[in-house]
Amino acid sequence: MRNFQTPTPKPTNAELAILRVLWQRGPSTVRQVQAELDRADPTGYTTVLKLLQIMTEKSLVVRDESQRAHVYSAAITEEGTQRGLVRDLLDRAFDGSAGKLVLQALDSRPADPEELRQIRRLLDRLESDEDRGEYP
Amino acid sequence: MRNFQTPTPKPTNAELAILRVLWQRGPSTVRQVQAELDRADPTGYTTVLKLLQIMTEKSLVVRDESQRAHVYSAAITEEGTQRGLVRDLLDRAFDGSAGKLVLQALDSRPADPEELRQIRRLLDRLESDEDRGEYP
DNA sequence: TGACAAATACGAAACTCTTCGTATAATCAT
DNA sequence: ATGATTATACGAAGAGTTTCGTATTTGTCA
Repeated sequence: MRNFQTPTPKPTNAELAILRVLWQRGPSTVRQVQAELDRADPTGYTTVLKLLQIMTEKSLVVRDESQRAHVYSAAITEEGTQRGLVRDLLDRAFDGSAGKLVLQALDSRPADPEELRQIRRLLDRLESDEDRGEYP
Repeated sequence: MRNFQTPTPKPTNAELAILRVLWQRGPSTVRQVQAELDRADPTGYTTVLKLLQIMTEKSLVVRDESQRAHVYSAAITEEGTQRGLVRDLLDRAFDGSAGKLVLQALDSRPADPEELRQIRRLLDRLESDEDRGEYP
């Protein structure tokens, strides 16, 4: 049976920083996450521990307690989280218009050439869909 | 002389909602802003007033006190704010990669055909710049 | 076993954000 | 002028986030 509870909430800032470590490193102990965060920005051990405990309650991560040092894994995907954050920003600041956001993003940061090609392919798809009526 | 103080901080959620009203309506009284916010989401008068006072201190808005009912205007542009928010999201969730964000955005929300063309033009520019070394 | 090391659990402080009640001041009509 | 109305000013409560100190538990090894 699947998990049809309230959808996982939007991660806070500190939670997102932790998720990024988990996405990058894979399942990790508190110590490992803390070491990683600490280099970018000094962060205490119990701070990370507490956050991971809260995130476990929120089902943002899952905890494997079979070892003494619990091992945490992200319970939500990077793509899904990114999608949620983008949608949120779209609604809060761009009137829901993806186009405006895209233009701002491309304008303000160099994008990888391969990604540019990928975007172009997506545009091709979107523009042809549009001709034949969005939902054929 | 120009304004070289600490850069205006990132607006909070409620502040952004107010800014959007000001961008849309132009200079407005507290009452006008409140009326607009209230329809989307019931909001008390003094709540809006307090926020506008705080935003004045932060220099997110400017206040014209020449009338009894003070008139507030956005002190930061919509585009600049959007740019800041996009950059922030880029750094917090996308490893700074604009490409990933763009793909997510286009994937998750329909974009206006005119905007799609605009994006394509921007891509053209970006891809040719790239050939000749980014900064000719 | 007993002491040391290293982990988790818990609670509360410090901050920020948001909301709102109440006090005070300005304006207007009678 | 006085009272009714409508505005601003101010402070503080309540919620959420982040940080950290301290207590407790678990495991190791001499």
